[in-house]
Amino acid sequence: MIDPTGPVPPYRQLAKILRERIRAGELPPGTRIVESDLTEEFEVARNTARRALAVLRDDGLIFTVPTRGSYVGKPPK
Amino acid sequence: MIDPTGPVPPYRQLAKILRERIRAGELPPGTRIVESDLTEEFEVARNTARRALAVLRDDGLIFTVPTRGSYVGKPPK
DNA sequence: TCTCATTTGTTCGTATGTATC
DNA sequence: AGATACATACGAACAAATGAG
Repeated sequence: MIDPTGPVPPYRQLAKILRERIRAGELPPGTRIVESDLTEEFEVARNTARRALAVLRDDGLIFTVPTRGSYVGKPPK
Repeated sequence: MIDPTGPVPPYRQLAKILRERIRAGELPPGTRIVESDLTEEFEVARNTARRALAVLRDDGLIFTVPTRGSYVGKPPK
């Protein structure tokens, strides 16, 4: 899935994949996303998975709860 | 005991120390090993102690019982 | 039965060192 | 030089299960 040799850095590739899954409804609001799951599924380092999630967070697509995980959707006010 | 500056990561150093103690009979079968004891004795983080125990578990030298601790020896079938 | 302490399991936050491009 | 990646580490917080009393 992730091509470490391409011009696009892995963390952005991963962010894109997740963004598309969210848009497609494959990851509906409320879905929990765990960093360690991403490292396994996409074979990237935790840092890389975190950076990808940071992108989605900046996009407002997910929110993260320390010690719990990240969730698809808008952060509860 | 543990040298955090060396080329060998602390979790492997700790795994080695424990492995040797087991082999030497200093930690006979049935001996209970608690993560928090390791963090104190070797001054490592709990996660580091856990990683060391994971190594020993993979080696089949110990088994772990959730909420109870790890024990030297083969897991009860 | 209930409550409490203990202990492992899980997970994020953050930092560092090394390597690669 | 800078951005990126991986491995590792420490810290913190919370969940869940067990066992003692």
